[in-house]
Amino acid sequence: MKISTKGRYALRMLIDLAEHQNDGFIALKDIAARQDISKKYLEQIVPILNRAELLVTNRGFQGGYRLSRPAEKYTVGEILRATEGGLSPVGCLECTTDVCPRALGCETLPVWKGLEKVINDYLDGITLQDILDQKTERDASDYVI
Amino acid sequence: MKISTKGRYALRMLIDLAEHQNDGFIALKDIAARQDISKKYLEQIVPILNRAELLVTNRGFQGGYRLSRPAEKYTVGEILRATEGGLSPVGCLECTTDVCPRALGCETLPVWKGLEKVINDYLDGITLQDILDQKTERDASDYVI
DNA sequence: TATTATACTACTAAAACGGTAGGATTTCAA
DNA sequence: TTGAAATCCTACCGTTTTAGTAGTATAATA
Repeated sequence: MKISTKGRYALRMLIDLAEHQNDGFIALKDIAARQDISKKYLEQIVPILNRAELLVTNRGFQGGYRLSRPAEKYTVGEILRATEGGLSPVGCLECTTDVCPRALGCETLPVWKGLEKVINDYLDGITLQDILDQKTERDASDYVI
Repeated sequence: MKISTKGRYALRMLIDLAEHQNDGFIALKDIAARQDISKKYLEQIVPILNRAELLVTNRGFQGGYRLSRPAEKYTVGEILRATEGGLSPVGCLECTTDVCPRALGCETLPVWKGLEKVINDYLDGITLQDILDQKTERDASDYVI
């Protein structure tokens, strides 16, 4: 029941980009240095974010990345769903071709459905801008509802 | 971000025991047959539940297991925390000896703290008895808050 | 055309997952 | 007292996922 480094690093990368929204294209090596993440590994995460149209790329000299929209238009939920490949707590909830044969009478399914909902609702309620704002106001007592 | 079979099977085993609360000790082979789970694998899950004092064991002839308390005294949260080894969405939140050096200025930590809270709050709000009750009333629209 | 950057693909060590296998131990009934 | 029924314990094992590293190709520009 863990968020992998892929999702965590992606979130940190996008926060980093949000903090440098007005600095043009940001090179991956700068993000990697600031966030202390392997640049090579970030290179693998970028295509996922690109496919989800979460960032804009500029190749070649003085290239790099920037956000494709303002920071308040990104939710943590969509970032994590893209990088983690969904946020369902159990496989049964993903729309795959093979449905669980026990699903019909399954007593635990409603538990997982509800859990999926609270997770998504919570993460969709936080934007990149919220995270930036919280950084400034130091006495903000987290995101605990 | 998945609950493993260990947690899911443990929950199903305890639900099964809850459904047979008044039938004395229930042999593992019966649970395994009803739930269609490998008995050998369940044998590995049982010690975890025993350490957490979630069930009572009777060894030898006509032995088996039963719940150690009434079904309404079990929350899904405590069952999953025991079997999954905690429900933190990131390692940083677990009280280990080595604390993340980035923790102090970490912008994502409050997100994970909040996520951990909504997950635990939700799962601690559901008891085994709730699950039994929901089985009876067929029109109950899940546990969605 | 040299330099700086991203893009793509392959590889890999280590850990976690999801079990299986086999024997030891306990209990009780016949 | 012995044998059957049950849990207990520990080792093993194939597969998948995780968390990267490495190397080369491609693009842009000064």
